[in-house]
Order: sequence, then structure tokens, then C-alpha cells
Amino acid sequence: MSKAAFQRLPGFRDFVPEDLALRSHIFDAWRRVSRRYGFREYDGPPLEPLELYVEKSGEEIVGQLYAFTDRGGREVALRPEMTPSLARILGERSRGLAKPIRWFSIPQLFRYERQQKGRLREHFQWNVDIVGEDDVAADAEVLAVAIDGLRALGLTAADVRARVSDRRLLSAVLGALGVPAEGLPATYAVVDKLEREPRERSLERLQNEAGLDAGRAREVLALFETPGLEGVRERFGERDEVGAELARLDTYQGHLEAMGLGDFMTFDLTIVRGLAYYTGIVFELFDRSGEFRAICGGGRYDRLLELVGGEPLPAVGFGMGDVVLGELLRARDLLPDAAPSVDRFIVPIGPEQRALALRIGHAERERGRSVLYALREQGVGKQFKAAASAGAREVVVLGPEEVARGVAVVRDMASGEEREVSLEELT
RNA sequence: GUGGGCGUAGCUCAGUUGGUUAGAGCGCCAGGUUGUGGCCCUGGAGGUCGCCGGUUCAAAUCCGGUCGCUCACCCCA
Repeated sequence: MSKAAFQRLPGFRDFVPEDLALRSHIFDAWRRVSRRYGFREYDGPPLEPLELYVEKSGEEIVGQLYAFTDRGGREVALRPEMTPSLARILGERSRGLAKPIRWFSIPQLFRYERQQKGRLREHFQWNVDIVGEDDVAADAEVLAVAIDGLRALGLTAADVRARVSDRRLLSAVLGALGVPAEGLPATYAVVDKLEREPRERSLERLQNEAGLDAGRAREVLALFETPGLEGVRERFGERDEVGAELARLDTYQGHLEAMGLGDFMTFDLTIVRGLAYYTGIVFELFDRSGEFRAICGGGRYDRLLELVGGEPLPAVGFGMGDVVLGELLRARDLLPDAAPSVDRFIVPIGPEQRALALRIGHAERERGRSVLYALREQGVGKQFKAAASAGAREVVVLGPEEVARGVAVVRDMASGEEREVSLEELT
């Protein structure tokens, strides 16, 4: 079974037709929805300078890059995410583009890490970004695209939800609670894993790593015990800096509700996102059952373009991977039909009809029909079996008697009904 | 990087306390059926039992290592 010499690399996938059918199904939905929203597709190279990711994406990603030195002595990496490439591309040419820039891409991304459920060393990720617009409407638009991408695949508000937070709100509230600026990154890290760590451990880390005293640490944790923004609004809504953030999120929610997508989103301050470059609203999409990891994540990154040396432009976008999404579609019984099918299968009864079969087949193909026929002389029964397993909708039978009369028999494979069609019509 | 579970035909799996030619179903190929598919019947191909080593008269079976898959941790595009 295992010919050790030529095994697939761990964490990489083959896409036999049945598997490619799912991938194409997903890609088609992504492209359809992107275009519906007026986004244009772009791509970049899969290999980038290592430096593009160092300090732009944060340690987490850099530690698991597929990186090496090329023959020219350059430090390079297979792209682990698309956003830095987008920033690099726009850095060169954004000045000449009408704003806002609405671009999308479906890159194959790589990471060097042990694979597990929903996480391989390679995946495809739908990236959608709006660059050059800082209005919160752009944030709402981007989340709407992500949600519609899932809806286009048959998922509903009962299956998935977006959890939305805002780093500006979170830092304003933490500031109001007395968390010093230098303690924010460590506090974010604790908040990010609130769901996965016991309360005691979080309390400990807030004190040891973020430098909070026990009372403040407890207050911080209390903040996340009520879901949504109501607790924050009650306690800190009067403060100008917090009030302004809340007002913007209200507008955001209003936009999504106006689009009829309000059921898909909830505010959740525990959403932080690991990437270092996010600056504002951040969100993640999850399946409601909680059985899979995040399907999609994104947010606002207003400083990234200037960080890579481009025009300072605000930006907001998301990435949605094909692996977890595919698992979810499978679990919800939303897989596409991957069975083969062709329009017509042509069956010459004997060698005398072979040339005619080829002539009809080619004429039909010129008309855009998908056509198959046996590539060697076979009995009629054999040819019908081949037609059935190829998923032929109709079989065109060329027999000497009919051909002499200038007709062929066309059999509908589903109903079994047969009718005569003139050869003129077929050629 | 750490830990658990699992590797027998293309797929899903069976294989008694170690015992001689390793099985089934599905799929594939061929025939029954050189003017009609699905159903049925018959036959066939396909396996160094993941790999390497050890124990033994004898290993798919026991032991060690290794590779792979998988789940979790770490972390998270």
C-alpha cells in the first residue's frame, strides 16, 4: 500500500475528480459572490521574500513558515497568508487606482506545522479586501460578503454566526479599567483564550504577564462574563472614548441589519485575532454547533500598507479557508453531486458505423455538447454499460437499418424512451 | 515540538491461544449477452499484512524502532 518512495507530502492533498468537485463548488460560490459585490480577482506569487512576513504578521505565523534559502541566497517563504502580498502589490501601484479598491483572491497558502483536524500544511483561502475606505460601512460590507459566501453554499443563520469585536473598543475599555498600555498585548493574549483556559489560569496570567493587581484582573474577567456589548455600555458608555467606539459598532450592526444579515452576527469582545496588524473591528465566523474551528477571520488593518512602504491607506478584509468549510459542508450534507455526466454517448452497432459515429460526435462537440463513445470495437451491451457509468443522458444508436433510412435512434437513459432523429440533424 | 489511538486488496473491514496456499463485501476487468444500460449469474486481476529489525521451529498476530494517518496539546492564516 505504501510505496515509501513516492508518498504525498504530509499535510498536502490530492484532488481526484470527486474531491476537485467540492473544491470547484466552493470556489465557484466564492467567485460568484465576490463579483456580485463588485470585487475584481487578483493573484500574486506563491513564493515571497521571508522579510515580508517578519514583524508584519506576528511571531505566531513566522514560527511556522515554509521557508528556505533559494539558489540566489535569498531568504524566501511560501506565502502563509495573502494580506502582506496584497499590501506589497498595492504599495507599488495603489496611487493610480480609484478608491476604494475592491479586490479578491483565492490563493493557495502554506504553513509548516503538524496537521490536525481542519488544518493542513496547504489550503486555499478566499481573501476579500476593501482598501482606501475608513468608513464603518466598508467593515460591514466585507462581513456581508463573507456571510453571503457561506449562504451561497447553502449555510444559514442556523448553521453559522459571526462574532464581532473591535480592538479600539477593547483597548478603550481596558484603559478605563486601568490596564496600562504596555500590558495590552498580554491582556489580548489572555482574552483570546478565555474560552479555552480555566478562569484561575486567566487570572494568574493577567497578574503575571500583564502586570495587573488581583482586583483589576478580576474586573477585567468580569467584563467578559456578559455576552455582547451591554455590560460595557452600562459601565463605560458615558466615557467619550468608549461611547464613540460603541456608536460606530451600532452603525455597523445597523448596516448588517439593513441588509437582512443581522441574524448572522453577535458582538463578542473575546474575539481578538492573532495577527498583529489588525487595528479596528475584527471578526470570526463559526459554525453554531461549535464542532469546528473558525471558518473565517478578518478585520481592519489601517496601518499595514504604510508598514510595507506604500501609500497610507485604511483597509479591511477577511480570509476564509477551504478546509474547515469543506468539513462543515460535509457535516451539513451540502456536498455537490460529484457523479460524472455527459450529454450523449454514441453507439455504433458495428465497424461500418464507426466513421459516422466520429463524425456525429465531433459535430455535437462543436455545438458544445459533451460526447463520449467507446474507443475500440465493443458489443452493444458493453457500450451501453459504458454509457451508463459515464452518466450519459442520451445514447445515440447507429444501426445499419436506421442509417440506411437516414436516421439514428436516440435513447433517453433515465426514462428508457427511444425516438428517431434524422442524421442531418446530428451532423 | 509534546502526548494518545490506528496502519491487512482501490474502498470498508474480518482474520481464533503465534501454525503452513491471508479472506469477505463493494468497486474494477472479462464472460453469460456481437441491436440496448441499471438487476442477476460465473470467472479474473489486485496484498512483500506500512517499513526495518528482533524473539521463535513458525509472526498479519509478540517486542523494539521508524514512517504515515488521526485526535488532542502548543498555536492559529
